[in-house]
Amino acid sequence: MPETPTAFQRGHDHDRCVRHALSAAADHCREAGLRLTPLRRKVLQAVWRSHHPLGAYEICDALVAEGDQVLPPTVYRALDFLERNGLVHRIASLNAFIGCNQMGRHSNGRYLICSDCGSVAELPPDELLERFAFEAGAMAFEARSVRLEAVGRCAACAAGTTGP
Amino acid sequence: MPETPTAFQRGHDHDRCVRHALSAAADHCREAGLRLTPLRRKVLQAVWRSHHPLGAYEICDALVAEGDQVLPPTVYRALDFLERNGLVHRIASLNAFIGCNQMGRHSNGRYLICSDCGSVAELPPDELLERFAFEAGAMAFEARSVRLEAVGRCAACAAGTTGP
DNA sequence: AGAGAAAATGTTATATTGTTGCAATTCTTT
DNA sequence: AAAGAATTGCAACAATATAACATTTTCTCT
Ligand SMILES: [Zn+2]
Ligand SMILES: [Zn+2]
Ligand SMILES: [Zn+2]
Ligand SMILES: [Zn+2]
Repeated sequence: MPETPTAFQRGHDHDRCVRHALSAAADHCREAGLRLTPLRRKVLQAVWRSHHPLGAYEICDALVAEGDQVLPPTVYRALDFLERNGLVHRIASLNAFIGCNQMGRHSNGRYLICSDCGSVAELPPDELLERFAFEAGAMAFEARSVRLEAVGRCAACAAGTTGP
Repeated sequence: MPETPTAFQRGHDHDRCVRHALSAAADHCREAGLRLTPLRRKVLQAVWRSHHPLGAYEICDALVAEGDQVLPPTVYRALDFLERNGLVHRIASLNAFIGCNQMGRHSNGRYLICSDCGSVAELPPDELLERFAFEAGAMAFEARSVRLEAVGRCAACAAGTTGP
């Protein structure tokens, strides 16, 4: 069974992809006793709809464009909730957020960040990350999250099919 | 031969550690034909002296405290130079900079970030990172840098010998 | 040495990102 | 319904980073 890709990929039905993510998030929250309020849902939807990681102020703009009056603290609080509960990731080097496709295995992740077009692909965690957490433990470091970020050029940009 | 630790470690002669880093940086720049100007040297020294990753504005303050009048753009430009040339790393999740102890193998690295005390230890790159870069290449992603950031609790904090 | 080009730094203003604190509202529980 | 907890609205503000342009220093070539 193929992974749901986090980053936008050409030629797929992204509306369907977003709907799937939102319904999975709703399921996850119901099971975990979390409140996916309308605001949080809208923020999550804005993040998923985007083809790039979205900054907090871009999320503001997106919601305002839909007629909601939201200010930064509101968005940051919703993002806090979503990140704490593994529904989005913050890509620190971009000051931006991306939908998470690995709900429940939130703490570890691997990301391919294209410095040309800004797209980010999330790969599933693998045993290397877990092994690293174990090795860190041997050095008396208790790792809560292990994240690997590769910065470079994505296939589309290398092929010249995307503007910078 | 033991690695020079990036993060502060109890009970070592940190002045000596800083002097070593600065002289290694000077050597590196001389060999590479780079200009380690007085300003850049002072910024690098401020970063190395600190026991935590240092923010750009903290660096400003440190230099001002020594009698230099420096403003943010000046510091950011010096940091740009130092980072481009592998003398410091930016820890994106902390908006802060740390001296690099892996000059020349700058692009890949592994970091242990303590969320209690803010200390960061840099571990040397290993085959895990190279293997990941290779796998990314198989997916047509050209990785220029691969960095692993583990967030958790360091040994000192776990032992309760450090305040938060 | 001296002129011109390039690199580095100084300075002012501004842009971007993120937070604090408190009031108002909504949801949950008793 | 009443009390308490969680969420949201709102205004001001703090922290981080950059743009644009002037000035100085350094390098290069004659
Ligand atoms: Zn999609
Ligand atoms: Zn790209
Ligand atoms: Zn030291
Ligand atoms: Zn610590």
